[in-house]
Amino acid sequence: MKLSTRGRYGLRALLDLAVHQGEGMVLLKDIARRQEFSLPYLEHLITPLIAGGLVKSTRGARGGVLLVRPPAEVTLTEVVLLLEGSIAPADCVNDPRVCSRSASCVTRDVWIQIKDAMTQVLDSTTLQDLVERQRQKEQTETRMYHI
Amino acid sequence: MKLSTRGRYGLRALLDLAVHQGEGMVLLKDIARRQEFSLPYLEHLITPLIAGGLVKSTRGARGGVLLVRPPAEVTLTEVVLLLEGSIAPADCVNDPRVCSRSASCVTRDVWIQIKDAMTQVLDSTTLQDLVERQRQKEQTETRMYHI
DNA sequence: TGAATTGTAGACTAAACTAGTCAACTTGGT
DNA sequence: ACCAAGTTGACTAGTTTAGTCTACAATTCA
Repeated sequence: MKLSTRGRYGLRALLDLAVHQGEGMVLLKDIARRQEFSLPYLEHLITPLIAGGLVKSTRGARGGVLLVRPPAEVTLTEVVLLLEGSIAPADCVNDPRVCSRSASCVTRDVWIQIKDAMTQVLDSTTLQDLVERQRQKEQTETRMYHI
Repeated sequence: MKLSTRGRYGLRALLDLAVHQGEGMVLLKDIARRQEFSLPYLEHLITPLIAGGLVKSTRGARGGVLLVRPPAEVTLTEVVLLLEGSIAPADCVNDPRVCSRSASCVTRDVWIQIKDAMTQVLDSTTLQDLVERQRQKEQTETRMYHI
């Protein structure tokens, strides 16, 4: 029941971008440095987010990437969907035809419940929520450090 | 965000066993036939359930498998935990030490929320619930067939 | 114009994991 | 003794993952 690293790292990359939103173009190189990904790998992570219309990229000198919408308007459901392809724990949840037993299968009903529970968490959280939580954590840590 | 087939098939196998509880020893061969698994594969599915104390097995002629506890006392959390090893969508959820950023990582907090949401669904469902849902579905289907 | 900078695309690969199969074995009943 | 069951673990083909590498395209700016 694991996310791929694409999902985990991709969300971190997008969050990094959201945190630095408003500072003009953000360089993939800088995201890679801060998050400790290799640049080539980050390029793969960001590709589906660009294709999905969440991120706008500009090539060339003074280029970089930007969030298309404000972080408050981006739910994690969208992000995870683009990065992972699907939120379902089993293929039969999205397409009953993959298994001939789908119609009468009660374990499938459980997987549907699981998916709904996950979707509810992801739907009710935006990138902006994460940005705020992160700023709060940073503040708390700084205060702790001073004590 | 997928379960392995071990998780999906294993739960189906255990549910099959629960449905046939009370008919004496259940043969792996019969579960395999009804669920359309190969017998050798089913043996691998059932092994962690035996090791986890959910299933009791007896070898030899007149042998077979049995549920140790009544289905109403077996939650799906237990089952999925034995089959999948963990419910966490990322390793850092169970062991923060796998990533140096765990303490300050807000994406980790999201994965924890996801895990909790899933656990709640699984904790509140027992094998008995599934048995009843299945009997109800079978009844409905039979009635549909007659109309 | 052309060199430097930045993102894009896709081929490629090593390693790990999955979903199995198979064969040899142990145990219990008759 | 023999047969019927479950047990164990080696083995394997195929897929997925987590990347790297190379060549390229677009943009800026001297």
